[in-house]
Amino acid sequence: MEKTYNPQSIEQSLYQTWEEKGYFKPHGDESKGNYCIMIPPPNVTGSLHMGHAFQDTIMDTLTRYQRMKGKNTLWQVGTDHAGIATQMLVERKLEAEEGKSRHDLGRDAFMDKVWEWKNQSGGTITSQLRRMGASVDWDRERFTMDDGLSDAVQEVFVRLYDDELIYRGKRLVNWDPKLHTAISDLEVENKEKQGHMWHFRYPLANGALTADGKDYLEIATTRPETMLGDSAVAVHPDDERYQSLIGKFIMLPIVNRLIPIVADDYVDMDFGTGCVKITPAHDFNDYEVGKRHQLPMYNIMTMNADIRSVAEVVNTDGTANNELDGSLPERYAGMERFAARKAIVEELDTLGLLGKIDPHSLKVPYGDRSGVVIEPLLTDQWYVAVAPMAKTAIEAVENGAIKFVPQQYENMYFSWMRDIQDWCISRQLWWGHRIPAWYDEAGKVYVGRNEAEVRAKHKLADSVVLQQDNDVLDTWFSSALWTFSTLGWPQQTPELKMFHPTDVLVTGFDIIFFWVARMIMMTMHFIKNEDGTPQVPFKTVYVTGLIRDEQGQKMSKSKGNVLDPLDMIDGIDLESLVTKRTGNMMQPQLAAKIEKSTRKEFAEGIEAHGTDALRFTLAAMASTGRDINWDMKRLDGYRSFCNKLWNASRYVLMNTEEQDCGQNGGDMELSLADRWIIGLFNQTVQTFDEHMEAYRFDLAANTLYEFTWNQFCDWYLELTKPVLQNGSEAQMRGTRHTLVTVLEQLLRLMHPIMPYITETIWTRVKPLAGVEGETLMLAAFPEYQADKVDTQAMADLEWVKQVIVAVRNIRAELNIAPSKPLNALLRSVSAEDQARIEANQPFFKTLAKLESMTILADGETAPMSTTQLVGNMELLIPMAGLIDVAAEMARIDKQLEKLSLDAKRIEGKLSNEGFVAKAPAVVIDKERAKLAEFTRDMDKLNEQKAELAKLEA
RNA sequence: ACACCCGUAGCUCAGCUGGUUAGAGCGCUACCUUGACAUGGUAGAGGUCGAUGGUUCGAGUCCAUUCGGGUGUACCA
Repeated sequence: MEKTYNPQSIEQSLYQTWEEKGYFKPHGDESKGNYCIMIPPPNVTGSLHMGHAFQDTIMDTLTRYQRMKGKNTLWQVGTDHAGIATQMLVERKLEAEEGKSRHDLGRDAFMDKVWEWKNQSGGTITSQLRRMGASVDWDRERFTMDDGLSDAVQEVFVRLYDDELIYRGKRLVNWDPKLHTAISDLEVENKEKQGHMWHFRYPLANGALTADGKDYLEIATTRPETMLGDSAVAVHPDDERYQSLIGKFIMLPIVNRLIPIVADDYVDMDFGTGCVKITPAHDFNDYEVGKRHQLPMYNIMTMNADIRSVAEVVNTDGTANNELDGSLPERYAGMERFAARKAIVEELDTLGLLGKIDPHSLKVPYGDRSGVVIEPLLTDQWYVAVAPMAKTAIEAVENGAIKFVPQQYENMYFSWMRDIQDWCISRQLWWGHRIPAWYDEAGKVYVGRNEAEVRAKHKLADSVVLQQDNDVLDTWFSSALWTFSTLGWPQQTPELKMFHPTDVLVTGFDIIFFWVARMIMMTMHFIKNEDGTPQVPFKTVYVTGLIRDEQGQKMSKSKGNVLDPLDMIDGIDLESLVTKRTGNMMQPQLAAKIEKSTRKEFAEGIEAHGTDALRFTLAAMASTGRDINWDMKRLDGYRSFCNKLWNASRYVLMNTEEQDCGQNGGDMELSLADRWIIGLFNQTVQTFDEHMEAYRFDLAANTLYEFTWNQFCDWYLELTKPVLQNGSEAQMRGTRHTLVTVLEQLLRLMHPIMPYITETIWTRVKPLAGVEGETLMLAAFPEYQADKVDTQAMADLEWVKQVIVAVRNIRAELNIAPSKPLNALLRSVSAEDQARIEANQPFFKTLAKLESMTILADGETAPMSTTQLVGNMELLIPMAGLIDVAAEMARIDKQLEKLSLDAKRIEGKLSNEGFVAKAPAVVIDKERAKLAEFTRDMDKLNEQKAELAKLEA
C-alpha cells in the first residue's frame, strides 16, 4: 500500500466496479427480511448540494448496513421533473439563445425542447450521486414523468375523481402573476414588509348617518387598489356605533357602486374604526365573508395582475353573474397593480376621501419560485379534498405506524394536518403531467385515462369535439406517489410486495408538508395491507436539519457561501472557487463582496479530502434533527482519521503479509492485549448497533473513531510490538492472527460509513484473515459475540495501561526523556497486581521503558522518589539528587487538596440522612467505595509527604 | 399570537428514561522526527452547564418564570 492515503486514486474506479458487478441490486433472498429506502427524488435541474450529500450519506450508510446484515435491500433512485423549476430554466435558456418565448414555439415544440434538455443535462445530479458512493440500484432508476409513473399519476387522478376527492371549481387561489399559474399555499412565502395603512372615507348612501352624525364610514386598507373590487363594508353585529347602519348602503367612490353594509363576527370591533372593506375576489378572509353573505365577487385583475377594463362578476357558487355591472373606470384599465395603488390613493385624496396614512408592517406573500408578490385571484382550478385522507394519515402517526425521528416533528405534522386546506393541484404550465380531463364544446368535463376511454364511458359520438384540459398537475402530486409508483403500481408487482411499506424516509424538515404528509395521505388511500387496512408508505421518517455555513448562515448563491460537496471531495483552487461562486449570478452587484470573502476564507482554496472523509464528517455531525454548522476543520480531522486507518493497516500488513497468521492452523497463544482488543471490539460492535438502531449516526461515528484511534492504534498496535519482536512462535502467530482478524472485522464495521477506504484495505487483508468473498460490500456485518468478551483480560489490561500512563506522567512532569530507561519500585502490591506485573513485563518494558520493577518489602524504606498511585499500588521512581523536594511536595499537596474536596463532598452526601434513607443501595455503595478510595489515596499521599520530609532531613 | 428547537470549554457540539470527579473534536501550551502514521506521538491547561425560583436524598438532565438566538404555522382589515 502507498505510504499516504490518497482517496482520489481509489474511489471512482471502485464505484464503477461495484456498479458493474451489480452489487447494488437486491439479492432477492428474503430470509433475513427486506429493506427499502426511497430516495427523495432530486430535481432533474439540480446539482448536488450539501443537503443532498448529507442525506445521501445517511441513506447509503443505512442501506449498506442492512445489506451487510443480509437483508434483501433496495435503495430506489430517481429524479423529479420539478415542473416550475425546469420549465423556468428551459424558458430562460430559450430566451437567451434564441430570443424566443415558449409561446413562440408552441406547446409541443416547447415540450420537445424540455425533453431534449432533460436528456442532455438531467444526469448531472445522478452522476454526482455516484461520487458520494451511493449504492442505489441504477437499473431501477425512475423519473416522475416516465411512462410508468405517468400511468400511476393518471390512475390516481381518475380514481380520486371517481371517489369525489378531486373536484374542479372557481375559487380564490394564490396566483403568481409572473409565472401565470396558480400555486399552493405552501409555495407562498410570507415576508415581513414595511407598508402603509391607508384610511379612506366611504360615503354612506341615501343620506344615512352614523351614530355620531357622520355621513361616511372610515375604513382602512393596506392594498388600496383592491377597493375597485369591494362588494360590501362589514361591521361587527354587536358594534353599537354601526348597528343602525346594517343593511344600509355605501356608495363606493371611484367606481360608484352601491354596496351593502353587512354584519359579521370576523370584524374586530377594537381594531381601527371597526369597519372593514370586503373584497371577496382579492382577499382570502373577505372571500369567506363574501360567501357567508352571498356577496358578488368582482374580479378586477388580469392574469398579469393588471387592472381589467371590466370586472368579472362571479356569484358565490362560482357561476358568472351577468346581471351586475362590472364596469371599472377607463383610466385604470390595464394599469399595473402597484401603479393603480398609487393612482387610487391620489384620486381619493383629490376627492377628499383620504384619511390618515400610517406606517404599517405587514406580511406580504411572495412566490417561492418567481419572487413576485402573489395575488389572490379567482380562477378555475382542480383541487384534492384532502380532509378525509388527512384523517387516516394523522392516525397513522398517532398510533405509531409511522414514527418521526426526532419525534418533535410530529407536532408540526399534526398541527398542519389538523387544519389542512384543500390542495390546489392544477398548474398553468406545460411541463408536467397533463390533467386527464376533457371538455366538450359546452364546457362539460369528462375525466378518464385517455380520450378513447372517456368517449366510451360517456358514450360520446365521434362528432363531439373534445378538448383536453390545458393544465398540468403540481409536481408534488406525482412525488406523493413515489413509494409505490416506483415499485410498479398500479400493477401488483413482486417488488411492491417485497419492499412496500418502505423502511425509512430520510428527508429535510422543509418538505414535511410538501411531500411527506401528502405521500402518507396518497399511499394510505391507494395501498392496502393484506387485511385491507391502509398501508403506510414508510415506517420511520428521519428528519434532517439544514447544513449551514461556518457562521450559521443558510447557504445560498446570493450570499456566495455555498459549498459544493464535490469540492470537498476533489478539492478546488481559489481562482476556480471564486469563479464558481461569482459566475452566473442573479444579482451581479454582489460579486465583489463574495469574491472578497471567498479569498479571505479560502486563501489556499479547498484541499481534496475524499468521499469517505466527507461521509464520515456528515455522519459524525448528524445529531438529531438540528441544523448543522459546517466545519471545515472537522472535515480535515476526519481525513486525518482516514489516514490513520490507512497507516494502521499498513502496519498490520507489514507485520502479517507473507507471515504465518494462523490461517493454516498451528499453535496460537493470545496475549493479554489480544484478548483485550477482541473483547473491546465486540463491545464496540454492540454499541455501534445500538446507535444505528436509534438513528444516532453521530454517536455511531464517534464509537468507530474512538475505538480505531484511541484503542486500536494508540494502544493495541503498540502492544503488539513487543510480542512481534520477542514473542514465541505461538505468541507471534496469535498476535498476527488477532491483528488481521480484528482489522478485517473493523473494516466491515466501518464500511457502511466509509465504503471506499475500507474496501480497498479489505482486499489486502482478507486472505490473511482467511476470509472469502469478492467484495466487502456484501460481506456479513460483524455480530456482537458475548463469549469473546473476556472481562478479566479487559480489567487486567486496563490496569496495565494505568501503570504505563503513570510512568508517562512522571516523565512528563519531571521532564524525563521518553527514551530514558527507568527503574520502578512498587509498594502495596496485591497478589493480583503482582501476577499482572509478572505476566506483562514486555509491555512495561516497551511502552513505559521500565527497565525493572522491584516490589518493596513491607516496611522497607524507599529512596528519594516521585510517586504515582495506580489503584491500591504505589509506583515509585527513585530520583535521588534529581528531585526538587519542594516541587514534589507542592504536587502532592495539590492532589491532596483536590482529593479532600471530593472526599468532603461525598462525606456530606453520606451523612445526609435523606440520602442514606432514600437513595438506592447501589448508589450508596458506590459513594462509600469512592470515599474509601479517596481516603486511602490521601493516606498514601500523606505518608509520601512524611517520607520526603524525613529523607530530606 | 401559538407551537417547537437551541443556549454546556476559545470554537463546533455530545451528555439516552435525574445518581462516578460534566465529555469529544478542533484550537491552545510544553515536550518528542521512537521503523505504521508529523494528516503523527506523549503530557497538560481550559467549564459556577443563559438567569432565577421550585420538585427531589440528589438537577446540566424534571417543573415554573425569565432573558437571548432560531424555526414553523396563523395572522387585524
